[in-house]
Amino acid sequence: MSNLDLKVLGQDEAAVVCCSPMVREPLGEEAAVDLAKMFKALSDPVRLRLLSLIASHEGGEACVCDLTGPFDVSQPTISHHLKVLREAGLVGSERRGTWVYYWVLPAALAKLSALLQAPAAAGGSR
Amino acid sequence: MSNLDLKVLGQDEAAVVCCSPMVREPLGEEAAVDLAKMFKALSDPVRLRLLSLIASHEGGEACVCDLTGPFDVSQPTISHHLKVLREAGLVGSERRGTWVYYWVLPAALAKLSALLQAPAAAGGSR
DNA sequence: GTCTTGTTTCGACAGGTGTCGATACAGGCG
DNA sequence: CGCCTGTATCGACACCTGTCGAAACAAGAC
Repeated sequence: MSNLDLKVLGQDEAAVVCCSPMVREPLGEEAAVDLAKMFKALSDPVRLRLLSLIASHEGGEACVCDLTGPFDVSQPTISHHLKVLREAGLVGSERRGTWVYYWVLPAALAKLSALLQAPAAAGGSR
Repeated sequence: MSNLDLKVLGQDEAAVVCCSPMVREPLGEEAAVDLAKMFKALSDPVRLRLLSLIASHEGGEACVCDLTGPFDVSQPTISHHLKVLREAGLVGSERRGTWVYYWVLPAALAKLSALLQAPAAAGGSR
């Protein structure tokens, strides 16, 4: 037996924090339902930009007041999108005095990123 | 081939293929629209499982006939989902004789994976 | 207390999405 | 040729989603 369970996954180890790449083995049904919710949260241009605005903001967090400016949509709509991101587990939020701050949850992004990792070298594409 | 293409890259290298992580700088509007389409294609459990079934299938490709079995939905619905994945640029397809084969396009997955890469170490969470 | 500003929730509406059965198309086989 | 099997398209339906304006809530300033 020795290294029976050893599984080679050396450099993918980090990915294994939660999920191995989806290209390695078929996704289970429940896992797919779960992951689909996260991807759905990312499936809107406004939310993608919100997420990247928050993540790239100084200090890693941004107040809602920083986020309404760059968009053409109304402020309630921004609030709605932030709620979607929050409920998908992609960002956290907290009220501090007058303002509400949002920050990304890196583990969630890392999880999705790992899942999508393609064995580009191995695949040889086609 | 030796290890010409071998490149350990996995991480940063793949990122550079197209996009740096979204956490580094705000996403442009057009880029966001484009990426949102890909994520939307991933935002359905059936499509996620389809993609992972195709990717993990022997030879890196699968015939539609291999893909209808594992699901509770009808064959036209599978066909519809495959079309969505194809139009999002996530898979390619080709008819060979009687059967139609699908394979994943690794570059597309790598692009999304790189985009989501969080500087976990730097972020310090929170 | 009242007022003001920042944020969320509510209701409503147009448009998009997942699913189905029925049907059409493509290609091999007799 | 006609038939059979694998796959895609069509039309219809219930449901979900993004957006808005109006209103409610939260916290500080006066």
